[in-house]
Amino acid sequence: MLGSSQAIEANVYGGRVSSSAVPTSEPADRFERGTIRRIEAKEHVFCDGDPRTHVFRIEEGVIALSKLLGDGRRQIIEFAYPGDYIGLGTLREHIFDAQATCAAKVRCLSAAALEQEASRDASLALRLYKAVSAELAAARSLLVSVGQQSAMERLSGFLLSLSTRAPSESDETVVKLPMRRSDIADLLGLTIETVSRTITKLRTMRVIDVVRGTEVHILDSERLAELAGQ
Amino acid sequence: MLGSSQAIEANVYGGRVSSSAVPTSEPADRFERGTIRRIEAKEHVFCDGDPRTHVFRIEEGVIALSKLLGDGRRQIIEFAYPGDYIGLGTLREHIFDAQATCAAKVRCLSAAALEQEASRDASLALRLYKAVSAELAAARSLLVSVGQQSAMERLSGFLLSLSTRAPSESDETVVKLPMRRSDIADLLGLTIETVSRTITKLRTMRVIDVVRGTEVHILDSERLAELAGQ
DNA sequence: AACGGTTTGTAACAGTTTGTAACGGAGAAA
DNA sequence: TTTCTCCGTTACAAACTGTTACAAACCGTT
Repeated sequence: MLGSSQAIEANVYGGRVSSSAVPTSEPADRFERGTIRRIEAKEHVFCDGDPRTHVFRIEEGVIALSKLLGDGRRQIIEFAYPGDYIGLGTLREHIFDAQATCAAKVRCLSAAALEQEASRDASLALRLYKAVSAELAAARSLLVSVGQQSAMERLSGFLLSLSTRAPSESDETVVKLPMRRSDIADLLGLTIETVSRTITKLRTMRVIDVVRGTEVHILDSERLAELAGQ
Repeated sequence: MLGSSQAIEANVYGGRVSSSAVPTSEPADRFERGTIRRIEAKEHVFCDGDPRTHVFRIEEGVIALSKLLGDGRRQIIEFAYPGDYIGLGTLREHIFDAQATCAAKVRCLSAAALEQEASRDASLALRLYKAVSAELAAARSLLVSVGQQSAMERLSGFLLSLSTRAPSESDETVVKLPMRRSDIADLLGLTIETVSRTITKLRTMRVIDVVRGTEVHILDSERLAELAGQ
């Protein structure tokens, strides 16, 4: 995203349409050359309260940004997909956990160097501005869903947003869920059981089909869009 | 906020701690000199879908940023208070409504001029970056509340956030609510009735007192903080 | 192949929140 | 003053979601 000057489309449910598919036209600057770090499923990239030393770009897998409440409740703020950046912002410390939902790879960039460079380079600063603006739009979209929509609307919208990310081939789109039910529940402000019930309902309505729990076949994307609230 | 280089404190429930109290140390640049526009209660500053021609700084009153769903449901994204900016971002068109909850004044700044200047001036671009980062933090905080907290927790937290904004004098903080119950409900993802019932409960618990519907006296801020989930 | 642990699915029940409606007060308009 | 409207409060029933419990499926390991 930072590497592209394309218009950035905000997207519901935490993600953004990744620009990783669009080869960056700019010369690879120093911020494209950080070291790669492998992250196992459920491993943390950083924790709430950690000093914000690095910004990370997702290279592979999915990272969940989340806030943990004292009594164990958890809200996932967004899922970061390949091409997305996490750890942007101006605070000294992270205020969220960043945890891989599945095996992942991230590129580590020095936050201090990034900001120092941005204070001299207006175009880099503007890229930061645009990146955070896109995150803001995504967070607000999710807020609208969680604040106003029913469980069915939220889940339908979430599946739709995943399907736009996946390579939509033939009439029947297949989405591989790269996270657990509990992650989806914590993103949408629901419980695992409600997520499970709603998926079952979508299946009995023949809107989707689920194979081995993680492979969602979208049989009627039009109906799914209606259920998501247009 | 843009006018200050101070650290920006993110705040739950849509607002930010305004920097308007801190006199800007920088020379008044062109973006501090837009024309002032008076807004009546319930009047729109801009609407969802309008071309994004201006950025506005709140001078007086409160502006509610909100998204209207097809069937009338509404989610308020944030309340903007004096010193805050609305209309930032990189999209061509607004994707939210901006409506005054009470009589207000805003300063109008050309979006095109702002962005053109930012593409040359790294420090301005960084200020935009920081401003949007603060909005992002606020949006995420609200998301956590709406996604995970009970009606009582959300309302207590909202009242607390208002009290930190108000001049906290003696032992008994007084908060003047600059918006209607429906605005609070739409911010917190509740109904008017639930807001009303919860306020009544807080009153019978002698945590707050309400005078003429709009004046909230916080009698036991410690208890209120507990109810808000610490 | 068998085994534990994790994850998911299903069901009954409880609880909070909502929807609907009625009532009352404050303020504006006549 | 009277009337009207808007807003806030309260009550009751209903709906959705959460809670709890348990069974089934899946996974990696032994």
